[in-house]
Amino acid sequence: MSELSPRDSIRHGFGQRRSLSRRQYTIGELAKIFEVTPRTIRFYEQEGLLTPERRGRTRVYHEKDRVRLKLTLRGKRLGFSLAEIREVVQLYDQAPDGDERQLQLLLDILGEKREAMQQQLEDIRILQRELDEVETRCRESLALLEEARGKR
Amino acid sequence: MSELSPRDSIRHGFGQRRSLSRRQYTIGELAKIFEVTPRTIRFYEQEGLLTPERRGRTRVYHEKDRVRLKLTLRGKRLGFSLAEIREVVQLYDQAPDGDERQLQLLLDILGEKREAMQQQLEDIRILQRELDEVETRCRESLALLEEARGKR
DNA sequence: GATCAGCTTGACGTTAACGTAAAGTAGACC
DNA sequence: GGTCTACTTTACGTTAACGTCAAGCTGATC
Repeated sequence: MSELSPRDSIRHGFGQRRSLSRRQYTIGELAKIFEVTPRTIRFYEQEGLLTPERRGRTRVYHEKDRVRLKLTLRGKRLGFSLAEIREVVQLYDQAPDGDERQLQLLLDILGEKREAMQQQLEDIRILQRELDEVETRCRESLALLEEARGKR
Repeated sequence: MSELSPRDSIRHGFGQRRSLSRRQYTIGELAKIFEVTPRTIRFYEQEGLLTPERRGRTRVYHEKDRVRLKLTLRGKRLGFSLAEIREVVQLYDQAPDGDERQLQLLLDILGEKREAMQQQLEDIRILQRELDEVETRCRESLALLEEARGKR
């Protein structure tokens, strides 16, 4: 249940019409699914990244929230700050009704993110080559040690 | 001079044998090249990522240091912590003379980093698709606005 | 020799992203 | 009705990665 793969469970009960959008979660469930603490999830809400429903005082999360959390954590893995992620996430579903200036601004931000990710791809390629080098040298050293032991 | 491309200047003076490894930098020069502050560079030294020569009290940086700084900043762009970067960087040139246990540990760490980067590649692909979606919707909205204005 | 730019150490400040502890509530079960 | 579990808010603590003075040294230049 670590949510590494993008398998959104679409399993239905027997004859039940359990629409995806009706599935709901407690904060603890969501925390377990994504292997974060409830504190983290509350913090993301405080930062405007999640807006769960309230039933009394307790939070109720829906698919929309789960998807957002997933997107947020993905962004984090890529080194984006919560502020940057919020920029995109907020626009993500507020987009269609913005005025022209808003939309243009969104396109600009998207462009920036795109550039950043392009840079990351480049960085990853370079780093992978460098890791390869280190690994090669490392294996050579090991081989030498093996050989020396053989002669002993 | 923003060091985005990997062009290591190999330009020679007229008849001068100016070996690459003899080129040296002050902290300010290095800071300008990579667009960071001297404070940052001193901090990286304090964290064991750089070990510049000392001439009196002042630091003198060589190619080796420049390469390390470059590697460090690349790591940062990929969201690695300085501690993680140090792990790799230190091993990077200390590797050949380690004992077997050390070398094995290095291989393990390399494996981890490799996995992390694989995950990042996946994340980037997904995020790029999502950005594409947002951009499409955004452009559609703009088109609608254009059209509406045409009819007015 | 004064001034200035660029270096130095030292120390405290700041921000992001949570951790953690305290104290209270609300429903499930025995 | 008591206990347990999982939730809640409030608030202070912590860590990483620097920023920001302050105060002093050092070599070049006017």
